[in-house]
Formats: sequence, structure tokens, C-alpha cells
Amino acid sequence: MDAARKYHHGNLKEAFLKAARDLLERDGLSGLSLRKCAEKVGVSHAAPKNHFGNMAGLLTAMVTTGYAELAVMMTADANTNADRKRRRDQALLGYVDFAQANPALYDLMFSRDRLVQDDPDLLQQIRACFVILADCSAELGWHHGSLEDKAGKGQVAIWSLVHGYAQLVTAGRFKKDNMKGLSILDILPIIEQDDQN
Amino acid sequence: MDAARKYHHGNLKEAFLKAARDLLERDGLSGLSLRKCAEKVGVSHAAPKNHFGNMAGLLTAMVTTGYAELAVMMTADANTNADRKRRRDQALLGYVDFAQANPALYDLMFSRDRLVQDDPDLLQQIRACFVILADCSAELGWHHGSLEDKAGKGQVAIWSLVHGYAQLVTAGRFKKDNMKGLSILDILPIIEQDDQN
DNA sequence: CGGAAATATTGACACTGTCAATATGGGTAA
DNA sequence: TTACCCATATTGACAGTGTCAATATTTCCG
Repeated sequence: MDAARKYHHGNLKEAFLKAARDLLERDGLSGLSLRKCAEKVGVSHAAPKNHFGNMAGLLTAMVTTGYAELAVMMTADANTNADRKRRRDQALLGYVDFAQANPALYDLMFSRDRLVQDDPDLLQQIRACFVILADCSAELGWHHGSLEDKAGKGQVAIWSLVHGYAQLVTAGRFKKDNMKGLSILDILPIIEQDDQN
Repeated sequence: MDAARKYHHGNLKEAFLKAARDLLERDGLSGLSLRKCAEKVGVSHAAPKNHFGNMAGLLTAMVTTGYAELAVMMTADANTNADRKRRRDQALLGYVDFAQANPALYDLMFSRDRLVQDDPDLLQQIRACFVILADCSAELGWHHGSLEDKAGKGQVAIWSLVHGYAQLVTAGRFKKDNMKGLSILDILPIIEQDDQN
């Protein structure tokens, strides 16, 4: 009956992911350890080995779910066939909201360290997020270059802008004076060269 | 004579910073340890305590020098009173060059973790870099808002764009197809709304 | 010359990730 | 039901880590 007392936990993997995420946001990446997670979940210190292999595996799994959630945040009300501009705004706002709600995880999602960079699931989730952002960039106005070049530039530009903004804001790098009522949508117009509507 | 054999190293602090930086770029942040640095420099494992206090102190010192070098890279040929646009281009190119030359350090420079965030020297160097970037943003064309608002937006926008670009490029997040001969200056025009010259 | 202060060493401690060996129990085929 | 296989969890050990107190060495300056 009481799942906590069973030798086999049942859904230890998810429990571990949740515990790890709590610790990550509470104590930062350097305050996160497998042993603390195990204690929090109520299992032995070597239990995670079966589910994640090692620390990098756990972090990679966390980050992978992070990208999945990021995609959800970006497409929250995209089922309504709103016009592209509305979808783009929603995606960017959702992107920043996710970063602000999960600052430590967001940082980890862009770490070159400690992650299994070539994990197939991770790569797939990253790609899914990029596709959503690429769709956003289609709304940008470019003066020169071929269609392909414009698309490539737009994707690079919009991801750079929103990622940089999200990370710098969550890191508190902008003075409050500069951020009064300022959102990603307020600096986004810069990205549109001509479009005035 | 032989400084390596003296009980007192002489300039252990700088030697430690250099060793730590080598290890950081070679093995990543997770591969960096005080004991490895000490061994590399040829001193005991507790030697760094006198100079940095703890690990956070060492990392903070590294990052502080990083910002100082970043400022130098951004203002390499600014002594020539070139026009603002040239200065801006140089600053942005220098910014990205620095990130690409020191990817692991660059990541650490924007970490909320493991650093002494309120270190006075660190804050001063960060501010110095921001001032340089703020100067760059003066060249942006904005349609609406007061002068103050425009300046605030411009600083937020340009730092977001260049930081996001630098980190995503060094992390290899952009497909090569999209990056063919593409530099920060190529996606910068997005930030200018009207200026055509 | 002599003592104070800076600098470096030694040894210890708790904590970490990882691994091999072992224990437990759930699921399944006979 | 029974017997077995395998996924799952535990135990114990190990090397490596940062940190600290106590100690040793050297430099500096009165």
C-alpha cells in the first residue's frame, strides 16, 4: 500500500527528477548532489545508478524535460490558428517566462559542461524548440540577401536575442532603471526593420 | 635563484590563475579542482587558501580578469577616434572573439553559481564592459519613446543580442548551414530600424 | 638582530560520484 | 501455484574533492 515503504519504489525515476529539480533551483547546481536527492526521495545513495547511469545522465534527463516544458510554454495557445505575429509574441513571452520560472535549470540547459551533449532525446527536444523559434523568425523583415540567407539570419538573430535577454534578465544583469515595464516584446521591435503594423 | 624551489613561490596568485584557466578550458568547469591546480603549479593542496580563500574566490578572480580582458578586446583600436559605428563594430567583433577564444571562462562569467556575485572588483569590471556596450547602443535607431527609454532599451537589446549570439555560437547551437560566413555584424542590422548607410 | 606578518605545508575531516557485490521482489512461463 | 529471470534497490568500499586547524618556513621591517 504505502509506496514509500516498498523495496521497489515504483516510479523512482520521476521522483528523482523532481527532487533533483527542487534542489537545483533551491541550492544551485553546485548544491545539487546525487546523495542529497537519494536522501530526499528516501532511497539509498546508489539507487539512481539504475535509472540514470551517472550524474551526467541525471542532469541530461532534467535538461531534456526542461526543453520539453519550454516548448510547451512557447506554444501554450498555439492551437488557435492565430496569425504568425501573435504566435511569435506568445512564443517569446513563454520563453522568457520559462527562464524566469526555472533560472538554474535554464542555465544548465545551455551548459557545455556536465551534460551528455549527444543524447538523442536531448537533441530532439532542442530541435523542437528551435523549430518553434524558426517559425517566429519568419515574421522578421529583411532587406537584403536570398530567401535562404534571410531565414538563416532570422533564426540566428531571434534565438540570440531571446536567449541573451532571458539569461541576462534572470541573472539580474540589467539595472532596474532600464527594465521598468520592459519585456522581450519591447525590445523585439528592433528586430523588425520596416514592418509598422 | 630557482623560483620553483623556494618555499615562498613569489607570485603564486598569478600562477594559480593561469593554471586554473588552462584547466578550465581544457577539462571544463567540472574538471577543474584546487588540488589539480596546486599540483600543476607545484605547491601543496592548501596553498590557494592564502590567496583566494576558497574555490569561489578563485573562480571570481578568474572571471574578474576575464571581464577585464573582454573590455580590452572590445576597445582594441578605440584610441583612434573613429566614428561611433566603427567603434561599435569593433566592440561587438571583439566581444564575440573573446567568447570564442575562452568559451569555458565566458560561460563561467555569466554563472549565477559558484561566484562571489557581490565582489567589488568583479562588479566594477562588469560595469566597465556594460559602459562600452552602452556606447554601442547609441548608434541604434529607435522610433518611439523618450530619449531615456530609447537608451535603456538599446542597452538591453544590444547586450542581449551579442551575449546570446556569443554563447550560442560557442556552444555550437547553430547549424553550420545557417552560419556560413555569418558574423555578429550580419545579424546586427536587425537592431537598426531605419538607418541604411 | 629579532620578532611580527605573510606565506606555505601537513594532516584531518566530511562529503562527493562511482563501482562491484549482494539482496529483494515483480513478472512471467511452465 | 511454483520457479526462475531480471529489473530494481542496498551495502560497502574507494579515490577524489574543498575546507579547516595546527604547524612550519620565509620575508620584511623596526
